[in-house]
Amino acid sequence: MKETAERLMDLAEAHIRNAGYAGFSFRALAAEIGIKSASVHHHFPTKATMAAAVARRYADRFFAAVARRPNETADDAIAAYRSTFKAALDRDGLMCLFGVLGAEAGGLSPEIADEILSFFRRCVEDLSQRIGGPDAETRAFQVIATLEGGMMLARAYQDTEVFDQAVAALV
Amino acid sequence: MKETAERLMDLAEAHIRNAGYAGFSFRALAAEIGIKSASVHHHFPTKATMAAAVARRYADRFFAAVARRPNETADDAIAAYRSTFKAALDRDGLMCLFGVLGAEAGGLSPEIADEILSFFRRCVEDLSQRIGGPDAETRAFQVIATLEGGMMLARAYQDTEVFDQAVAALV
DNA sequence: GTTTATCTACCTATCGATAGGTTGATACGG
DNA sequence: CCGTATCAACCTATCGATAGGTAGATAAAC
Repeated sequence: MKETAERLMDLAEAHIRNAGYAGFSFRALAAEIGIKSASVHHHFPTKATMAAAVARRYADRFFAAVARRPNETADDAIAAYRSTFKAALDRDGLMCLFGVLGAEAGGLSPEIADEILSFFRRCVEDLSQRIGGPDAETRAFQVIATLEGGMMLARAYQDTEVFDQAVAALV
Repeated sequence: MKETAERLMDLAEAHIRNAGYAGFSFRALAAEIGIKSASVHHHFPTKATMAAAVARRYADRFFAAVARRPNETADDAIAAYRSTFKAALDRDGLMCLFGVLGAEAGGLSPEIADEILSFFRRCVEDLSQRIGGPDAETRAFQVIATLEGGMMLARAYQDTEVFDQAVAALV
């Protein structure tokens, strides 16, 4: 059996990616794995701390997945990001964690806002470095924006095909 | 003085665009205009009803603004959407209402989810009709996705310049 | 015997929502 | 002109539910 903290993070991630930061509560997570809400505080002192931890784990997994894909050319790099986003949408049927949190960033604690910013900075830095050339950063922003927006549209339509249409022109 | 219902909607819209659906409460809105939370129910029976009303008003204003811009060519049409998004970001410094709601759509009532879907459908329909050609719809999805994603990125960075970079390639 | 994980049992704050009453303006009937 | 009925707008007071969080006890593991 997976460790409790890990299972709590799994559930919290799913809830956030489905309904945002307000979409989960300690009580709900606890009930889903059969413990009491007070016990969740043993693993994560506050809700914001927990969300930040979930964000870090998500980012680590995301960049590991990107790194596992071919990245010889600039097109490879863009394709790597695109297929990583697509895999997240297909596998879980959920939004990108940072797409959700970024949209409601104005209401989140600085602790979480920092994680959001650092994720996107890392995306743009990595991607523009792999794209290269004078307009690399601009192109990187465009790619990330299209992927995040495409994912949001696919969720609104509840149709993953919409994502494919939105990002078709990227590579 | 503006009517109370109008002022409530103004405030609700600002809160949603800043922090999502959970980012406003009847109490907070009421306090901001100096009435009691119970009185808000006189104007909007439920929170979901109010959010749906705010969404409809936002959509109406949005499409009116788009329609006011030049739309001779396909490029005009894309530029019209881009500048309408850009104006919303510059004027208010806030997200697109539907970008926020779409991201957390999984946790919203069907009443609101319907408004979200109908907004994006209307965007894509209008835009692809004005673009024309065989790949018009695919292109429309791409444009909307990039605009929404670009707006989200600009908010995460707290830098409107990021929006311009993300959408630079659109026209 | 200390640490780890969980419990019971709370607390305070806030949420959306409801019931029932007050006020003041408007409209109507005699 | 006066009385009456109606209505919108807001009030006070309260509801039950839920939120995040805390304190202290318990039981097992190392």
